[in-house]
Amino acid sequence: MAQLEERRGAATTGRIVDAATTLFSQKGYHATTMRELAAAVGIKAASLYNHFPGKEDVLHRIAHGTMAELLDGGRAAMAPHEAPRERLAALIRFHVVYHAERRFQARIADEQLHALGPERRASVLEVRDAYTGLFKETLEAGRRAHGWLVPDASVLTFGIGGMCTFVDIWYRPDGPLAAEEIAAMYADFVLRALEP
Amino acid sequence: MAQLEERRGAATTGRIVDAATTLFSQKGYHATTMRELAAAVGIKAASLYNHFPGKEDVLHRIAHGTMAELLDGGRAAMAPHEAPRERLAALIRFHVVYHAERRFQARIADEQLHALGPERRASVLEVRDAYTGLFKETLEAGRRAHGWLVPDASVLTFGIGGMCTFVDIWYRPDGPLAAEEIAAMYADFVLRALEP
DNA sequence: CCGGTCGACTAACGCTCGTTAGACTCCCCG
DNA sequence: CGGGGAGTCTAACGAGCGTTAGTCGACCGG
Repeated sequence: MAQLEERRGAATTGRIVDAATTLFSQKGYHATTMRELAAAVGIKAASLYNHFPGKEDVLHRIAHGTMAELLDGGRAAMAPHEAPRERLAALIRFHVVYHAERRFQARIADEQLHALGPERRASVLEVRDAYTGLFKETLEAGRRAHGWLVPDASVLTFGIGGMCTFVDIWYRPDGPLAAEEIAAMYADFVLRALEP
Repeated sequence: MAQLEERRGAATTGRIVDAATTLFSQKGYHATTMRELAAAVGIKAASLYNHFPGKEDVLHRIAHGTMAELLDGGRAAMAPHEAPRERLAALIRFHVVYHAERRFQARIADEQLHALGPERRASVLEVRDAYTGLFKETLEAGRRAHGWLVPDASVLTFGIGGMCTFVDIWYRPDGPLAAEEIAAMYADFVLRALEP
């Protein structure tokens, strides 16, 4: 039954999500039309409605799915480590690599949320706040355990987050540095600034 | 003559720019309609065309003007200082304070450029690249003069820029910290990480 | 081999968009 | 006090939007 669905229509649904990810991230949600999205998939606009109730649902699927991946991936990256230093470094590295390699998704989840209605936006922000909490909690743990210089955990979370998220804007896969190299640079940079 | 123009129509032009700054930054360029913009100013949509040739010109005026202000302000902030340490700290503080206090403008110049046509976008990016260059040159000067840990000046410029720009997303004027306090935190953070 | 469902299609609806045309009002300059 | 231009308005245009209705073919389970 599940295999059946995958064989018939779910493959098209996935191609819609992929095409929408590219279009939304490069032109923006409002500037992308359903006819454009359909053409990128190779179908007609009306057929999109066999897969999604409406345009906004496509955006919500991408944004919410991306945030959920970030939260799960961030937790998984930190899990093997105990000390705040290694936990924060792992979290930063995961964040940077994800924002480099999945930068189209990441940009949608960051920039296009304003196009969602209140309830859908709230459902994405809920996951995002949980993810942001990973950074904040780790910073506070480091301050308690090792005297990290954290004058304000929220401000520093935003700062580190901004630095590492911005990667999704400027990173190019054919650039001179691999995502992991950039990730390591930022993790080192942050830890140097934090540790007394 | 100039005073005359200011008295008659230029005041309305300024109110259009102000209203568009709010609307574009909060809803996005494409989601803002000319009728909405006109209503915010207190006129009808057709009257906007007495002040701007078209919608895109309003966006370009805001984006280009903001970038020009950043470039001029950044140069002015650095000018009094000689040493890379003070020059970078002054640049960061200016950048953060500007992005906090003029966050609506700043967000437009950062996020809505994709809505501009190629030539208009290029004219904004030209100014932006010059501004980014201020950071990069200062980082390299610090590396040469004081052995700052700058493994890659471009990556670090993007990182510092992302950290300090993101302020325009989360800063609230009625929040617990003044813009100058946040600016000082970030300048200290960056210099701690850079200095050997 | 047949019935049903899934997913594609064509056609079109109602609406709103950015923009234009043209007339009117008001105020400054001579 | 009269002429002119700047700035507003109403009205409307054509285009394109998201979405819906209804039809048809193809494939899978029984």
